[in-house]
Amino acid sequence: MGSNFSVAEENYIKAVYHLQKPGAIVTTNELAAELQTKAASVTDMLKKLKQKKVLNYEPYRGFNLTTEGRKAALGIVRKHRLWEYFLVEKLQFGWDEVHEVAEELEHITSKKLIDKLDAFLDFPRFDPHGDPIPDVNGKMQVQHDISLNDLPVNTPAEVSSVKDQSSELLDLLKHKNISIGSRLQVTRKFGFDQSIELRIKDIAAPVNISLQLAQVLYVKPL
Amino acid sequence: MGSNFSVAEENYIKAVYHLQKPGAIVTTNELAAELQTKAASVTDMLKKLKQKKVLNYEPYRGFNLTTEGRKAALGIVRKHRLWEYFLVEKLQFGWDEVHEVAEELEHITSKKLIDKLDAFLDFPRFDPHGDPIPDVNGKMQVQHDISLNDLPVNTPAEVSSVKDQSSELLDLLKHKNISIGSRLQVTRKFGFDQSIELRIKDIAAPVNISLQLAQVLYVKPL
DNA sequence: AAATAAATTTAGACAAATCTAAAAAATAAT
DNA sequence: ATTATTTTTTAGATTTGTCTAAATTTATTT
Ligand SMILES: [Mn+2]
Ligand SMILES: [Mn+2]
Ligand SMILES: [Mn+2]
Ligand SMILES: [Mn+2]
Repeated sequence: MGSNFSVAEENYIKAVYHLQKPGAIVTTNELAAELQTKAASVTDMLKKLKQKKVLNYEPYRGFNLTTEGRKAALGIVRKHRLWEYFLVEKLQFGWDEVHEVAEELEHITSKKLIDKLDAFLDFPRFDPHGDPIPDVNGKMQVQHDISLNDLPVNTPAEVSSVKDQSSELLDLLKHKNISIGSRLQVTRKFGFDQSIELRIKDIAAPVNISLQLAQVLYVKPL
Repeated sequence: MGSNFSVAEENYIKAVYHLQKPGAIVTTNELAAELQTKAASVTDMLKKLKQKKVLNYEPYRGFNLTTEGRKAALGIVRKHRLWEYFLVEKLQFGWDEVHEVAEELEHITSKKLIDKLDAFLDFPRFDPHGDPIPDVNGKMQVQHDISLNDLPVNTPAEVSSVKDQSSELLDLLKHKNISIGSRLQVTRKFGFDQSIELRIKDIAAPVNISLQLAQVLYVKPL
């Protein structure tokens, strides 16, 4: 009954969770790429995880998580994101630095630890990148955010998440005075380079956003 | 140059550090007992750690840490005790619950994490059991505390550490209103069972301490 | 429908960390 | 000084997770 997975198994479970889209199936090569390992290694692990009833898997047919597997994945994601929140909010890390550390912290086994950490942090619902944090039952807020690219002109919206965690992106956003929670509105869209001009609430000067930037900036229309 | 040890190696290094007394040597069986493993496994690891220049080791002759090894050990002890402090002071764990969790957390590799945690905790110098926390350079306060058994009658002293981390001990200490930092003074010693009567500062009623309790309660004469 | 290419699995090997049982060395006892 | 006991090391296996190279299956072209 008690889930008892190794670090390697947990990393596989989480990776499948992140790759899998509703209805669809994950492939061996996709998973190998995600985990920076070889397809043969993935196949070995798939057999083990199938045995442990974490995966639905038929050779050559692809795979996805069972209900058990998704539960396990949500537990790992919960830990990962709570630790990221802790690192940024309490230890003053930048959000470009926390992923690697959380990649290790997410494997600490104590359930009591993570629930007490959750309480200490006052039950945050989103991590520093705007991704939702599963609660103690695995429930999390559904994100209906869209790429800034898809936000219509003159629609007030709030920056809700970033799909890239590089320090280069953080650097650019800082320079443009944009962070998660910023209110903004697209004022113009330029067909030539698909760049965007927008106005940020309480800031006079208009801001220019490249296609590349708009692609990774997600917003929630208000 | 950067130390790069596996979890197993780190556990061995720390165990040798804890077993080793100045000048003396540690034996294979002692280490096997400490780590709850077999002597054969210890020998295997000793050879590896000697190769990595962590240990001075000659077959059949015992071993102890090199300067490099002690430096590594202090780094692990620092992490272990800082995490214990965090768990008790920030997450409201009891000091009987933290050791196991810290046993995992001490292996998280980020140096930045531990230094930021140190700052967040305001650079504590002692962990919840009264053991000194090495600073960023491995320096720590020397403890000149003695067993309550060895405290002379009528000598004011302060409880400084406990040599046992069981919940049974914590339970007993709570019941007797004793915690780390308590001021006390031995009023009588009884030869029959080597029990001790003492008075705690600001508490009227005298308290009786068994031999077993006095052995694990350490105090610093004021 | 073959032939070719791509994806996946299998076979066999390896490193890390552990174990049991046997051999060897060091200590202690006669 | 032998003999017996204890401690330590070696030999050989095992588990976990990984890899390369070869075989197999599936998908895509011709
Ligand atoms: Mn991880
Ligand atoms: Mn995140
Ligand atoms: Mn440990
Ligand atoms: Mn401690």
